[in-house]
Amino acid sequence: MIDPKLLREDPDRVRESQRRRGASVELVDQVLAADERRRSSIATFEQLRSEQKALSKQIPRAQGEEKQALLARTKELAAQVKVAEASQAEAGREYDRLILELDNLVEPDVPLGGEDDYVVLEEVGHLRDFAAEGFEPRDHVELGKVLGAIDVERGAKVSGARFYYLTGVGALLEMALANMAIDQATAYGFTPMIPPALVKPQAMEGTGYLGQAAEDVYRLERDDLYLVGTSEVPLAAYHMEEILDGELPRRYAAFSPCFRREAGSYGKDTRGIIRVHWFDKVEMFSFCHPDDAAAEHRRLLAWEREFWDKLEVPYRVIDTAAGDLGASAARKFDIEAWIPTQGRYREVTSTSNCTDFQARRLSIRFREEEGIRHVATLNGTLVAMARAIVAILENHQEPDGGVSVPKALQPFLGGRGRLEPLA
RNA sequence: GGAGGCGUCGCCUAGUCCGGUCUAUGGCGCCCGCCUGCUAAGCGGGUUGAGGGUUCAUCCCCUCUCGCGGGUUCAAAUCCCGCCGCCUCCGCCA
Repeated sequence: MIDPKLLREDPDRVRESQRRRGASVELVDQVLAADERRRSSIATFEQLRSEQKALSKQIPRAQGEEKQALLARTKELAAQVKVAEASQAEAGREYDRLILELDNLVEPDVPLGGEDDYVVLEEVGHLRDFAAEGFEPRDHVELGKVLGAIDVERGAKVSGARFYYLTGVGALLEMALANMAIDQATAYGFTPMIPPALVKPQAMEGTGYLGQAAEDVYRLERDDLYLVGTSEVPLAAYHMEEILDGELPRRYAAFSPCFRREAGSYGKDTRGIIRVHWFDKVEMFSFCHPDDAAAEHRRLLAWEREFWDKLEVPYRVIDTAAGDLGASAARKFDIEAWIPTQGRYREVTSTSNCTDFQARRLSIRFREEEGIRHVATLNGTLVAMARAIVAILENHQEPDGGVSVPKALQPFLGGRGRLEPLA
């Protein structure tokens, strides 16, 4: 949720942000109108209520006719108060509903445009020339078979399309990546976490995933719970309705499963484990001072880059355009790893600065001298297992289908330097 | 899932039976001041959060806030109903 005071005082800034996102500009005026109605109904209610309370206090001391008169008057007032209260509550709900629809304010430097209008900030690493090396690269599905690492057929048999098993070295690879990621995060002072993957509506709503993104979320109707699409959700909600004491930032790194319906992605990435309904991830999350948020965002990106540097996979960093930001994000950087058999870069991490947008919805605050403020929340992927495994297998493959293990990962794989093809 | 107990302003706690003087008691902690070679002690004051009005801002005024949501009543921490959470016991269970 955006700052209601800012909306009131500088609505043009909000309009501009909505425009850059390609979101509704008209919504801004709807919210402002709802705010007017809300405030006037509050004034009406409070005035009546105040009068009622004042008279009501005189009743115990009053006697006889005077008391009867007071009772009659307060009874009448009580009825009016009830009506005023109801209309005040209704105006409040309408205002809340509308203001929650407004997306976060886009940072000024965010590129204009939609999905394809990102700006490439940097390309890192060298693309292998397989032709020069004299062999045709296999894709991760083939490599997964050769290594006994990925079983998509049985995934489909048991759970349906877009499910898979990680087997043998595939399973080991996931755990190694998870440990390497947690290891790095812990070294930088993150608190390791294993959060719940099922959350209440409030947590989902608070992180901004029940808006446009709702179609992509699994819901357990019987229990009114949601399967999280990212551990950003339980991590952000961890401090919901709290006033944080002590130092900021507070940084957490969570290992957790992620579930996505992938609604509307029919036909896209149907082969392999690039786009799946479930994968595991290690995610960084930071609750920080709002004035430090942009700098913290850069730090998260730097930690992501460090991790991917260690995997020795070529990648590029992109600055996502305004039209492609999630509702909560003011700015988003993605790391895209090179996938040789696709001849293009694919998203493997994403870091968003949500400023105080989620913190307002979740009511997460901190104290400073000037008073109480909402924190900023930021999230960033260290490693999403399925896609990381794809990137490692494809980029480090050898002519026989074996895969060399990047040095930094070796200690987490029992020291092995190479994944061997099955006989 | 069943039975019982509990939920008060950071923590502990009074108040709930019997509705109004509760603008919620007291202690601890914390903050400010006084006193004092320093510290401690002592003394005085302050200390939930949200919203609205007013204001350049502060001050101030008002409303809401005793787990959450309804209801009864002129009036609810207090009475009634529903829900949630925690604890104890039973059942089930990795």
